[in-house]
Amino acid sequence: MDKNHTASVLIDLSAAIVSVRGDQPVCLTVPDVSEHQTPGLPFGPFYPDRHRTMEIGLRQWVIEQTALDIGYVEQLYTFGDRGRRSEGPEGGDSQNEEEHIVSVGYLALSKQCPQPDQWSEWYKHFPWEDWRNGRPNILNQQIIPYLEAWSGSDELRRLRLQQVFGFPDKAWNDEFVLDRYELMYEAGLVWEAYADGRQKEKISTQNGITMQLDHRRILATAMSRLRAKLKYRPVVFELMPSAFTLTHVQKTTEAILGAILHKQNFRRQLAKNELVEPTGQMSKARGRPAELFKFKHDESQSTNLPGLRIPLGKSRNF
Amino acid sequence: MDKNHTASVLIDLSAAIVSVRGDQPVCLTVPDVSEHQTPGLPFGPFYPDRHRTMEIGLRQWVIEQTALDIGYVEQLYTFGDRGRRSEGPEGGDSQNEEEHIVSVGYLALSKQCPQPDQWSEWYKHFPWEDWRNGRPNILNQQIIPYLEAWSGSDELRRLRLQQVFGFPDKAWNDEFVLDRYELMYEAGLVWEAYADGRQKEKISTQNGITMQLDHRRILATAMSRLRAKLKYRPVVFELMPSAFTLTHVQKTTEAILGAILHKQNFRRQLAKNELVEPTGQMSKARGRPAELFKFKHDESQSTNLPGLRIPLGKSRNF
DNA sequence: CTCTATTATGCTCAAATTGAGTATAAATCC
DNA sequence: GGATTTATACTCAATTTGAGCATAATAGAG
Repeated sequence: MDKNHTASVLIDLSAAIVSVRGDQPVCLTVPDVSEHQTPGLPFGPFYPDRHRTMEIGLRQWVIEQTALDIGYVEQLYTFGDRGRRSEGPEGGDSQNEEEHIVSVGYLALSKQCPQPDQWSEWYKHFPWEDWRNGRPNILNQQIIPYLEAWSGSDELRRLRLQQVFGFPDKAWNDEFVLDRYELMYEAGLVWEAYADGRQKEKISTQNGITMQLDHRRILATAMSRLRAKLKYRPVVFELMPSAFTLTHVQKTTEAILGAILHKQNFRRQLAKNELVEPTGQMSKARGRPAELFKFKHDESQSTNLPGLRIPLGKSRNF
Repeated sequence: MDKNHTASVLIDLSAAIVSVRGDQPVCLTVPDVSEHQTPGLPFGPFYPDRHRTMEIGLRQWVIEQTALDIGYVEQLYTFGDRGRRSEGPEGGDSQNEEEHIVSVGYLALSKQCPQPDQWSEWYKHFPWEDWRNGRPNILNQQIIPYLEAWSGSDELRRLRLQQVFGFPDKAWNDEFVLDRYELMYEAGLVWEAYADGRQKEKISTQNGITMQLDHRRILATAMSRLRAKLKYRPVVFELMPSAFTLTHVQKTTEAILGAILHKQNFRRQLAKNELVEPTGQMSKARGRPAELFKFKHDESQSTNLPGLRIPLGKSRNF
């Protein structure tokens, strides 16, 4: 329409590169150069005349910078500038008008995670998302009371609170990581809201370790997507070594979901979907040795295989 | 890294604006200005200093250009330049290096579709995707024989053919619209492959009406996403008027899925999930009058409501 | 060498969900 | 008034799920 508006932008590709170390899901971060100690996600520019697609561009700088073998890559979302954070109602309009940046977020999965100090644990950034040891204390002690006060008698806010946090009488849904983060942002419960000027006072509690710019939001998007995908596509195996025990698969799944699963039912699904086959070898550890399995459909694109239905059980609210 | 590469791009926002007219899903198209008669999806540039987010930018030019009320909007995928088509292995490298364009694809749903000539029926572009009258002839008569010849003795190709088209002995999966399109593109079975120079000879049959650039690919992405979403989120109601019969909901769902559903089971799901409530009024048409219902959760964001499990039945392969 | 802790694996069983019907009701069209 | 059309109620077997008990195979302690 009108040509007197800038339409030219720079594109950068941000990646939530996820792996599982022990029983903790981790995410590759780069150290902060500025004053604060906040980590950030790795990112790099996209040169359209150098790389045919953005995914190729992404793989390129990930290899160059991290020497990591990322197998699975999936585009998450494209965020259009202005504050580079949540897309809430009011945005900080105090940008300098020089160059606009659009950032394309990616989720990548890696089987290994060398250099432990560069990988940051998910649940340090999102402590309320790990339910493996029961309902996290931070919810009842901090988040819920604050959010309830925030919603007051606003019908819409209460509805969202119920939907997204399951409060007071609905079940917790592990996939709503992004929705919960956004609600907390909106309510001024996370540090980023203060940094963006949406919140007057600095909140007293941390509510998880902050990240640079909107990176925590991208990580939340990645978590949501991965948790959802796990339930209908066999992506767990992108995080497993070539041979593994069934318990190992379960522990990895549980780590990502932040929830404990029923062992026998989990294995029943694995068996029914014929996703793994025995290698013949056995693992040696404490207790009875377990059979070692391998993923049946390596090499070729397993992108649209049926995946394992995860037995989440019934009682998911306390 | 190196600064001697262009990193500046233009962004355009393309939209697959979907509605249902009668029993046909339709998509808003703009007429072709060039020699061919190929329609295209509406698109517009994104001005980062004018619109805070891309979604706002999108809504803006949609309102300006079409005077349509689009309720539901969802980002689909961001395509990075170079040919502006499928992201297959070889891309046409004969681009002029002036200005690069990144296009962000959106899916939008509209309850009405005025000006019938501007709306193009899905299944004219994808005739193999409509199974409501049984398995489409075009599959057995054209597509499958060609694809089988194409795959030859290539194990990987045969595997994909089975995965994506269910040939020879697996079930058809209605969600793999994009995968099927991409496979056909790769095999040179759609006109776009010829236009991109991936295919030497012009194929004899049309295999669905072509669209400009990579627009048919974007539409395929939209169809895949919508078909998938329908099964776990109550998005159908974004396509329904304020009052409707249960059969109307079912017909709309069937139109999008391209499949017939079991009536009683469909209604059972609707009832169980408590998504609709009676208005008290009755519809008048041929046959016994049906009760008119309305969606329970209008106004507020129904984005993450459970949605209706769709009873797709067992025998989905012929 | 036996007991115990630990992990793996096999099997059961009731409850819930799903797929696929049949039967009946209420309107219009001719 | 009967055929046609559409709506709605109800049934029932098969399958899937949630939740559990029982047993097997190892390492380490005493």
